[in-house]
Amino acid sequence: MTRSEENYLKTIFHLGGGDSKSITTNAIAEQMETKPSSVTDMAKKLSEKGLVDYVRYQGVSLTAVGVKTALSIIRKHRLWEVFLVKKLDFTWDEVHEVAEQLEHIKSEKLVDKIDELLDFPKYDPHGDPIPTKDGKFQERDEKLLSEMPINSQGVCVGVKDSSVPFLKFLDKNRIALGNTIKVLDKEDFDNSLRIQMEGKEMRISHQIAANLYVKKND
Amino acid sequence: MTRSEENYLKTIFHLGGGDSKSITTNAIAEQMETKPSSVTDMAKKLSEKGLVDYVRYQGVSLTAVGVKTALSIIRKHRLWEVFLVKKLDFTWDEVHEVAEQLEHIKSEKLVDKIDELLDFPKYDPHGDPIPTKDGKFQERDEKLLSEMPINSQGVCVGVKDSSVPFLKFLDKNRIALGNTIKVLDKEDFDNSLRIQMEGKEMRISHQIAANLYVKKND
DNA sequence: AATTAAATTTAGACAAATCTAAAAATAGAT
DNA sequence: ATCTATTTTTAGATTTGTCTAAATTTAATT
Repeated sequence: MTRSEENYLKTIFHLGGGDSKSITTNAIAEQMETKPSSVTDMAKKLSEKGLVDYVRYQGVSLTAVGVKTALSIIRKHRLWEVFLVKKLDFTWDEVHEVAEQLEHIKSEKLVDKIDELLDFPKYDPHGDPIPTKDGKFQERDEKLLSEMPINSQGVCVGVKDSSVPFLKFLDKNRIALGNTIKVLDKEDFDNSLRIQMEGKEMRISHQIAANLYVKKND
Repeated sequence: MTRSEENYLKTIFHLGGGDSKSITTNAIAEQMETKPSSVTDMAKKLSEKGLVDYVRYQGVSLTAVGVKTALSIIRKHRLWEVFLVKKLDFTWDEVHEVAEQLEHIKSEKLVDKIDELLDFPKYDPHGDPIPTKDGKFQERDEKLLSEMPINSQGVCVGVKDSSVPFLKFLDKNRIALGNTIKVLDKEDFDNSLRIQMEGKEMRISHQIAANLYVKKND
């Protein structure tokens, strides 16, 4: 399994190709910042290896083996992210790039030992769930802050957008995972929110609210 | 800097090409288990990049920049080895293969933080010195056990051969770095030694003694 | 149903890193 | 100093992953 193959599987999974849903070559190309023709080539290759189902002009979806492989890479990526933050004091906006490299290290023992060292974490620094060794996903009952009704409360558990600028913005505004959130009011005009976060009242734009996952109370 | 380029620099350094000594393409090819013609190609490439001095038919040696680059890779390799042993309970015969991968991860912060986490180790699990961040080497006053005179004493500080079989052999015979060693007698016939290790008397072959580094007392 | 726009694939090319086989240079022996 | 054996390089081919440009298929519209 080459690094490139692994990256394709990961991308296809992130685009939803794990649920036997067909992902177009265009969508994959855009996500990976490559050309559709390159995706076609790789689709054939992965298909030959039994990792994806590929029908010409119809896009690709992951086979069971493909899903398993993708999950193992995602597992590694997220475990390394936790390691970088918890053990090496990286900030959550610094970890992605390095984890992109570390996720390709081939050593089952290494991953398992890192998992153990971290005491088997369930979520990465951005709140994304870490698949278990046997490829199980811990789905979480979370919704976007922008979809929470007025007066509902919850805890901030993840980010949808984990780009560096967004993460830095959150840091600057003292918005962190684990914070309690209550929706006080919604502004019809621009969909901005008035919220209480850790007791402090603040106003946030729809853009922000639509990229924060909250676990609702009760 | 590609992974392949890094591996060539590392190999040339290990073959002594850091002291403006010319290393033959054949020697490099043999060490890397590749063909001399491939080495020639890479020699040209590295020469163009100013990392090696290359004269046709005369072999290659590292430039100052080449040495610095090689040392930074070796530094990473050895720090990762320490990490694997100290933090993840790998045995010293398991670390090389994984470190060969980890040494190519590109993140200065990552290396520095690993260094810090390990409290700035000076030697790797096989007793090889870890270059400092600015490329300095801590040479050690060590000699091979096979060259120690009768009745001399010392501490086992490193292995010359760090192959898996040799390391496993040492484990099985309770020979570890840090052990005290005294040479009791040498057998002229086969150059085998009678030694006292950690108070216990034992006999070892020349083959073994010629691959153990000892720091002599006084 | 025919036409057109968009998406997708094919064909052919390229760069990196490797190989084989043949040619060239070096070094050792007489 | 010449010859020969060895080492080293060159030339051309291969594989992987990518690209561009052209051709094909699909989907949308009328």
